[in-house]
Amino acid sequence: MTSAGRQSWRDLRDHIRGRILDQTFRPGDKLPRDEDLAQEFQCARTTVQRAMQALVDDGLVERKRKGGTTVRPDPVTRTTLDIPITRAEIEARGHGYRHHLIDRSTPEAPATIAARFGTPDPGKLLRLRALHLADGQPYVFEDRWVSFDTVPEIAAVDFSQVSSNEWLVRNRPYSRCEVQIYASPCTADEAAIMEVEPGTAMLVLERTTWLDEAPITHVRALHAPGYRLITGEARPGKLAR
Amino acid sequence: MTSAGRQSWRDLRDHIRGRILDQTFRPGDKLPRDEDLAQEFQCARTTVQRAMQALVDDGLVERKRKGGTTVRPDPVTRTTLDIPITRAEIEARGHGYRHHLIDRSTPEAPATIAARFGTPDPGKLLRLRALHLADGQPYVFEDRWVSFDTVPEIAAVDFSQVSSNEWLVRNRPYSRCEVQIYASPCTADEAAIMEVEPGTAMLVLERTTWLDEAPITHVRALHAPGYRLITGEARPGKLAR
DNA sequence: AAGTGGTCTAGACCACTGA
DNA sequence: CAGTGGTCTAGACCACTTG
Repeated sequence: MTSAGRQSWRDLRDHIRGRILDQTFRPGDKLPRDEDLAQEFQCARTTVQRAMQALVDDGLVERKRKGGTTVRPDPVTRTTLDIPITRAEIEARGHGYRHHLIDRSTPEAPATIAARFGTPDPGKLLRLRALHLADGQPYVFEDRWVSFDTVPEIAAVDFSQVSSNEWLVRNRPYSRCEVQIYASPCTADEAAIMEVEPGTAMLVLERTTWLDEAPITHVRALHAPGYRLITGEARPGKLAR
Repeated sequence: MTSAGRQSWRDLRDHIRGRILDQTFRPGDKLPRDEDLAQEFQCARTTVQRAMQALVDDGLVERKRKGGTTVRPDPVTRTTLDIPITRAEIEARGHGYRHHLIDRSTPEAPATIAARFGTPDPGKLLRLRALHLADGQPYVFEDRWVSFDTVPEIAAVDFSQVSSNEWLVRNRPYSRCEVQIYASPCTADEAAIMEVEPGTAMLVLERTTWLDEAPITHVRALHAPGYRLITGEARPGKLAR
């Protein structure tokens, strides 16, 4: 049971993870106190902390003061999803990027949009509809609403030059983001824009972002058939684990 | 520019994040060395490390030894996606759960599955097709392949009692997981099982898991129309941030 | 070769939270 | 109120990476 002479929080993390994988520790079980683990592994408690923090991030264990560390009783498959700027994504695939502003208006905010922002009155909104193309083929159609109150500068931006997607991500980072992903049949309007048959199965990503409770933008992005979201691989910018 | 008397790595993280948000630090910019920040903030370098680690996890900055800390030049929208066990998900919505094993076989592994596992020969595989129902309505149809080599016990499990989904997640956690998400029109076969019209837009989640290079399972899960994947909100089991 | 982040230690005190 | 995790410190050494 005991182990000797290890080093690095990674080793400890892997050891504990191994004990969870091989069922030595089962869901709901309580793990030893940090201090006992530190003694067992001949390391400082800080190192145990570091290992535990990684396990918490992975969703494998839960920790509570006084309550100790327990294996999560409800296993989940946890992955990280990175959604790049559409232009960068297309160029990374080696395709030529182009985008096209379809229209720009300031209509009344529909109730659905207000609901997404979580406020009864989201204030005055700018609506932008745009198409991103990869090698001239429709790639993503986005229907976006931007808050004038939170992002007043938006009025002066020329979106025939920069896409609203890119401008916002680069200039107005968010503090909170909610994403919804679903499949939806293409409407006639959308089909005409995306150059597909009406009713075609499309992957839709809806993103809503806030800066400290203040709504920034809500966007519904329709992806061309064949598009796949991929998660879980190498995570650049993340600590090697 | 300087700030005094702060405390906690969270404050430092928020401060830096604020400087990135308000464009004091722009994408590609280099941040001060840890030691300088530590001095500026009157804290130990360890505390700076902790704050930086959080920013790396959030995808806001990159760090390299000798290269220093830089603001990521390619902003991404990073979210965490938790995929629960289907039974738990249905019950959490207040619906009654039932599942139904459609068939169980041991066919030759198609090339597509081998490719997903990343090995020319994934060994002998068990194929399971099952339907999960919420209040008697088709909810998820899963088409699963399980490696006999990696999971020999699978042969003895009675999947009319426990779903393969739940059995695997509970008994055979993985060390690596890759997820692909896309929209797909329902085939005639699938339509009959899911009780929808052929061609209906369905959200598909494909998951492949390994235990240290050894393939465990690959599953293609078709979700009923209306299903939405939601990310980004409260993350139980994750450090409060 | 030198600079910068990565990790570790030993000890201290704080902040929850369960008994 | 007592036990356990959370955070912080000051200092040390290591490991990468760039000039």
